[in-house]
Parts: sequence; C-alpha cells; structure tokens
Amino acid sequence: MGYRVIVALSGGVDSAVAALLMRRAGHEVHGLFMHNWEEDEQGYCTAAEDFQDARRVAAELGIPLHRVDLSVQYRRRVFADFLAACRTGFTPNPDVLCNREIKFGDCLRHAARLGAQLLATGHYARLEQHADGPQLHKGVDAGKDQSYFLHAVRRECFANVALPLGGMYKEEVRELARAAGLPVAAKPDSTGICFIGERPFREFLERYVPHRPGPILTTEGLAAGEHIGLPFYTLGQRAGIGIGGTRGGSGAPWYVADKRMAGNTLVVAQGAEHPALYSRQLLTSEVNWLCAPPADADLTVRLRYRQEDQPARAEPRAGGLRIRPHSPQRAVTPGQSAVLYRGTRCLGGGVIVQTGL
RNA sequence: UGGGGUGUCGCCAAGUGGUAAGGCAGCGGGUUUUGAUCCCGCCAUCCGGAGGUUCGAAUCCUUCCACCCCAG
Repeated sequence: MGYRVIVALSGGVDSAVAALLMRRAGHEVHGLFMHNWEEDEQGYCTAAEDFQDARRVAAELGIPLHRVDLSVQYRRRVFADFLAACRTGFTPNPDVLCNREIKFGDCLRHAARLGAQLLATGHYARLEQHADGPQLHKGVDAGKDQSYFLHAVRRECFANVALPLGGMYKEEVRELARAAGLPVAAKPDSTGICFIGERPFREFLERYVPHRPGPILTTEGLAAGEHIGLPFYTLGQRAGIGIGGTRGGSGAPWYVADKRMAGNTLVVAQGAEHPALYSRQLLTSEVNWLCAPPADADLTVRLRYRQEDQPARAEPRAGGLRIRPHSPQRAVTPGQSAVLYRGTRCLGGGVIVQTGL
C-alpha cells in the first residue's frame, strides 16, 4: 500500500483524473472538495453543481469524499487583498494568491489533519522532489501550463505535493477520463476567476467598488470621453472603452495605456502597437523563490498568463527585483505577476508594482 | 433672415444617376483557471424633412429644417 493521498477534487475532469492516477499508483486516495465562495443569488455560482460532480467522481472511483469550507479564509486572505489592489488601480490575479493561501495553504493543512502524507491536485505543472527541495516545472502541455499560477506557493509547501497531470496533454487526460467512465469526462474546462466564475467581470466588481467617473485622455492629451472608474479597466484592454471614430484619426482601435490615479484619468493610445503600450522595465514586489535565489540574470520572464515568457535580465533591488526584458513588452500591468523561468523550471516570481520606459 | 459651407449607422467615413464600402464603438460566439489581448460572426430597405425630375437618385431640381463659417 502506498501513501494516503488527498486529492483536491473540484468537480472537473482534471482533478478527477488526478485522483484516478493516484489510485492506480496504488495509493489510498481520498477526495477533498473545497468550498471557497459563498453562494450568491445571481445564478452564476456553480459550486453546488461542482460538488455534485465531485461526489459522482468519488463514487465512481470508490473513494471517500471530504469537504472543507474555506470561504472565510478565502475572503480574508484572498478576496480582501484582491479588492484592495483593485482600488489602487492594480489588476490583481486572485488565482495566484488563492493557490498560495488556500489550495496550498489551508487546504494542505486540512489534508494533513485528515492524515494524508500527500496532497495531489489537477494542475498542469510538474513537480520534482529533489534532495535540495522541490522543483516546479512547466506542464508538458504548453497550451495548458499552469506553473504561472503556482509560482507564489511557498516552496516548503510543495514538499508533500504531487501534480500527476504535469506530464500529460489535455487530450490524454480527457481520454483517460472517458476510458475510465468518469462522469465528468466531457465537462467543459472552467475559465474565469475561480470565485467569480464566468460572469462579466465588470458587473461583479460593481458590487464592491463604486463607479467614479473621470476623463479619458489620449496620449496626445486630447479629451476622448469619460470612464466609469479606473478599477474597471486594465492596461492593454481594448473592448469596453467606448471610443468610436475621431476626426482625422487613423481608424485603429484604442487601448488602455495608463491609469493615472492622481488625476483619476484613463489614458488611451490608438493602435495595438502604440509605443505607449510598451514597457522596457518593471519593478516587482518581494519575490517568492522556488529555488536558491539565482546570482546571475540569465532567465526568462512571463508577465501575464498565457503569454510567452521573454528573455530578460533581473537584478535585486530593495523589496524585490528590477526586470529588464530584452525587448519592450506590451501591456505590462501592475498587480499581475512577473514569473521567472530558466528553461522549463519555474524559479519563482513577484507582483509587478511599477513599470517604466 | 447678406454671403459661403455642411448634413450618410452611436462615432469617424466612402459613395456625385443604377439601386448604401470600410474602420471604430456595440452585441453575440470561439480561445483562456486573472478583467484582457487575439480570432469568428452580427450590426443603416436606408442616406436631415417634404415634394419633384427619371425606367431608376444618397447622388439632379425645389423647398423647409439643423449646424458651422465669414461678414455683421
């Protein structure tokens, strides 16, 4: 008999297959369903359905299913942060924090209380246990790689974690699920911020952040309209600005180039390649290292999920790193994470706090 | 109330007798475990209003209306 392994079952295919694989590896597998967000009346929250799916999966696999309510912790340590960041004009990535605080924080501790030697999840990333500690690597399926979301997890928290899908492609995972008769084999991939779900982001945020209209200016300083409040926009964004054609304009679409909190001003640039949309360097907050902090600067950096990582130089500075990508990067956004890689290995990362030419 | 100009989809903007381009915005969908980016689709039976000429007009004529400019 192997270990007692707790698999975080979300009700989706990935975690179901993760459980399947751990059981096949001979472990004693238990499922654990996390409840992180209070139901609301809007009908967007699918937690109830997801729990039912998790139950069906557990039943099919013949494993016990536990359930833990972490919604208070989520609200205190993830959502509060998220809102605070939004209010300062940042574009936070709550899923990064959720992995650090909830999934590989409270959930991990809860798994230990349930007697597990190992926690497994359905993330597409590879975890290797070495003598000098765990190493996080990109998932083999480049299209699904989720190492970006995991970079902020404390390194020691990976010591007793397994990510069985890291070496697989999504199609293989679905195929395994089908072959094993798992009831969620054809369930669509979930997208969207986990607690918000698929609902329109703006509509969600409006419940917590009041509108505060202000001017929209072009990079030339011309008035271009009115925005509803800086927190409702993100850098590089095109849709939702509401600017039509202008006399003598190029006819190209407009993008958010800057959010000036001081003057409550949204600055927009015309054309997807406008120089005002590019940054040559950025500063990060304190970095969470998943390796011994590297002395040299030969690495690549990913500045937004699903963006290709870029060669860059990184040097320490007070409170974090100064990162200079070899080529200017588009829509580098405070609040998003700068995640460092060397080859397939994820070295860690920090939150972008400032960008500059 | 003298002269000149303009009036085409929410915004720009083609079209000057042959039966409404395009872009932007918007909407819908696809991709996606971050709000994007990107991709696909939809989007004026009607051209400021009313008459008239013509087989046929947004395009010609008449007139009215609105706005702009120059003179005043």
